[in-house]
Amino acid sequence: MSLRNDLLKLLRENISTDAPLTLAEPKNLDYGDYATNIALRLAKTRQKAPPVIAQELCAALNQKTADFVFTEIHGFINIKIRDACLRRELGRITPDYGRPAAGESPAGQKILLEYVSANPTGPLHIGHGRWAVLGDIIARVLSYCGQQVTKEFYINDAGRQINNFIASVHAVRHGQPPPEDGYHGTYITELAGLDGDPVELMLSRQKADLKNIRAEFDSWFSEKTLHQSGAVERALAALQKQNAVYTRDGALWFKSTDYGDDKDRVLVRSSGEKTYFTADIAYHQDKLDRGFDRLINIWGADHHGYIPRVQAALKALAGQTAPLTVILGQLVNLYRGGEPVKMSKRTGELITLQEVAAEIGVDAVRYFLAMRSADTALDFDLELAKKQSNDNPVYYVQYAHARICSILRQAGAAQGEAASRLRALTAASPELHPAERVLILKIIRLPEELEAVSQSYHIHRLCSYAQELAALFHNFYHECRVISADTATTAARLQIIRATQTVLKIILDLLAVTAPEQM
RNA sequence: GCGCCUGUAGCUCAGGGGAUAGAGCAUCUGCCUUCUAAGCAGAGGGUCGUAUGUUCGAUUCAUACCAGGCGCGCCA
Repeated sequence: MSLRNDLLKLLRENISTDAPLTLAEPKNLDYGDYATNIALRLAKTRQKAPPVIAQELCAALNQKTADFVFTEIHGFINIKIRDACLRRELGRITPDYGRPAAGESPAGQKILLEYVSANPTGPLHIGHGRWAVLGDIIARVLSYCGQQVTKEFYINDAGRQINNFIASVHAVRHGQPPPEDGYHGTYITELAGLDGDPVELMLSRQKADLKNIRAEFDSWFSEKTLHQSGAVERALAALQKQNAVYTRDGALWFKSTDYGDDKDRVLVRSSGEKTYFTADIAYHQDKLDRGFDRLINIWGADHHGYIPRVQAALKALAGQTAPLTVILGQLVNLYRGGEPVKMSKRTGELITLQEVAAEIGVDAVRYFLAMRSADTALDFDLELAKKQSNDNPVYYVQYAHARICSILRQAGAAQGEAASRLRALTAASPELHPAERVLILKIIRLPEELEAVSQSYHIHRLCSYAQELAALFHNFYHECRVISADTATTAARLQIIRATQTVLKIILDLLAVTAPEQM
């Protein structure tokens, strides 16, 4: 439960309205810590001027609580949180801050989150890295917020491209060039030099690369097994049972237009081969059979046209309430010194995720990929990333954490500190310094921030939040000396920086970026 | 042609029905005998793509248009 929610509850209980009650964060701190425009919205129905309504509401609300001060300005109700209330909230900040308390929320949903799912025909590149980081962080946030998340990688180890890939490696192993339309990268030569199934070799390399950037999966699901187990046949039969297929031009079609798609789709080619789509239907059926409440797929924007047909298949198989959400991410364009780098497995000219991570560091790669909205195409310039790694915001955030650790080290033995804190809490708390105030206000917004991220999947907000928090801390650091002869102030400020440290650590852990104790 | 994403400071991008639109980089100016200067403070820099509409109020929502990216296979 966040302070914001407490406030909303108070407003709802004391203002009768059908209009949505919203809380904004005022741009100007003189106005207050929160603001609501409800009086402006009520003006019409209540036939009164907004300032009059607002003043009446403020008077009533101020009677109800000692935690907030309500004042009317220009028809808005501005809300200031009292220092005592802020200090009390600070006392609640633990390494679990923002997690739903036991019994506070209904049992977590079982969620299957599928992402990356690259073809095992080549090394992962920076684009895969974006999905890996996006999915990994979403999983961490959802888990933190009480959901049961399974992270799954779908291995596309069936189909033409696999045969082509194996043929390419085999050709090199026999001293011949790969087929014209085969795979040509230097990694093909490397694989040819190793013993064993090229697909297995490639897959284990992908697993290692993902592990290296701290994006590990719970489950690796093989497409091939869907064919072997008969699951694909069963999916076809299920669609047939729904009367959702027909034959035309020697092929078997799914009537996906009956379920919202813009054209029908081939399930079995006239050659008798099943399409990728058919296996994918079986795959999604399997996900449902495993008892997940919600399915989330992360796909590159180049696959967006594929969404309606998968949704159509799920509707046909599972009814109208297909529980699938697809998160689309725009693509990553790789540059080196302003020149675009083609990422083609066929030509073999490619820069791998592993190489990028080695060049600029895992923390920086993760942060770089996480900090931009997934809705925006990302231009990733290797030269720039290397040059900027010293200016990378990730270090700014980490530096704040390290600085706090340093102060805490110097604050001395834990016992002495605990004793002085006790004294501080029993003494009358001094009025908060403006720099302390804005820092605490930012700290206590963690729960609402996490809630927003878990609902929108906009993980870049975590980075914005972390940077804002770090900035407010750095400002506080210059404005307010923590360790001084004044034991009460020292103890109160140690509590503030501990809370800052805790929240920074929570965010960095969710981003899976290290939180160094010194830099 | 149809669909999805994007258009905000010189550059890279946040934000978002409300009050004076923000950050980083770059440029300029101050701040280390005191808890880490990978830091802080300040200055300059904006028709929020264009036009209509909804609204007390639009940069935010809706529609159309313009520009860029991606997609529209019996490929995966």
